[in-house]
Amino acid sequence: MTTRPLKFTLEKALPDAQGTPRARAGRIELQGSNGKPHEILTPVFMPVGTVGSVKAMTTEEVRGAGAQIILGNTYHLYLRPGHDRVERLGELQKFMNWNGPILTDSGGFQVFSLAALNKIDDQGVTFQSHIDGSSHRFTPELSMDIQKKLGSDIVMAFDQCPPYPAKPEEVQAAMQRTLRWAERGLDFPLKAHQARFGIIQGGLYQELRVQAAREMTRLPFDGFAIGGLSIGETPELMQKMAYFTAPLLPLNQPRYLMGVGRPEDLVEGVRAGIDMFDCVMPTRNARNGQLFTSRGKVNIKNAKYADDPGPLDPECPCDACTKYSRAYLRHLFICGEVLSARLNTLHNLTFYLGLMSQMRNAILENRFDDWANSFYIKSRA
RNA sequence: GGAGAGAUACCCAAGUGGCCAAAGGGAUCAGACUGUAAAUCUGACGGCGUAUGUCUUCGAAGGUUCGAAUCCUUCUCUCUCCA
Repeated sequence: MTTRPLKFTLEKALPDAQGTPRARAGRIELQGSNGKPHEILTPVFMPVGTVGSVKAMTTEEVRGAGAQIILGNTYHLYLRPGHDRVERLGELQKFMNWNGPILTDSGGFQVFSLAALNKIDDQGVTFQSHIDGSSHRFTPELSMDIQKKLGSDIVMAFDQCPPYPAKPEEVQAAMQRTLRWAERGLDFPLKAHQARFGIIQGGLYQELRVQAAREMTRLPFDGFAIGGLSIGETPELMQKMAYFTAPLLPLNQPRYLMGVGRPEDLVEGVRAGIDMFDCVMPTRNARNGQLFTSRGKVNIKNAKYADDPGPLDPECPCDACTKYSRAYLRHLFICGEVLSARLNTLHNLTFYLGLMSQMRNAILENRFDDWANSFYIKSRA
């Protein structure tokens, strides 16, 4: 085996009261395609660009907001425009004009979120397209092949995410299937620059998480993700399970909490020892008028902002905050203007990414707990 | 001047004797959104009340009826066509 496609350097890990290394700052180095290496400073939030677009943003704007890496989706890009076409057009990075690293989700989450359209067996998943109802079948091998052709830098193993709530037998079965699928995926050769992450399932059952982590971390992955959370359980349970699971993962490899979350979930995730996050929340909620600020959530459509000449978030450096008023942002939203989605998304991404950067600095400067305390005080003011 | 059509809640609009405080849109107000089937979805939307409820409404006034937004009479206003 030649050099690994991913190198993780743990710069700092702050111990908790029991001495367990928790909040971490690190650096991920990726080979990148075409000999263009990437570096990612962690903890990191990855904006979601499901169909090869972070909705409403150009990649320049996404970069400008502070994004280091973005996420694309196997299922969606397979259906449209097709992974072969993306490969022909120079792989996803070139296709969407993103000059940074890309992580692709495996389609596993769609098996869960589109469950009504799916039939799962040990070999794979048969599903109907949400677009035209046509029948398709995903296997771990096909998921790898699609992600290979998309040319992403981090390839997620094809997993099964059981719903919540689910019986322990079902969660265990999904967790074991995820393990078998992970092994099969590893047998499928990828491009040299592509790193692979395995996914820890196990729902809210600690013993299953322990077992999943033990088995999965035996496999030669470049990093590990905690999956199967934030699917309907309370945020408290989610945070608790993330806190429990994070230290089960190798200290010297990236840890990724999939699909999380709200700003406070990111803070608690970092506190737990997570390095990577992704979530549709900043982008989707932006389009729905919910903005995240240093002083908490702002529903910009609320009547109370109609005459508010002040900035959305006085601490935010983004264009939406420095060049426009709350009254104007509300007006744009009420009118359904495209610019509303653009400015709101720009802001939410800037806020999320700024949060991550603040957390990283706080960790490096040994003051994460203080920073977290002041974050909560401010956001509840 | 003649013939016809119409007036329903913030707006548009359904409803032609009881199941109507009145369909459906829109607007407005509020909420939700966690590996994106989401620029989506949910709720409220005459007044008061947490609510059973109760009070006031369908151009105006009067009438018929056990009961009227719905039927009758008069009036006011709007629109279309003909002169």
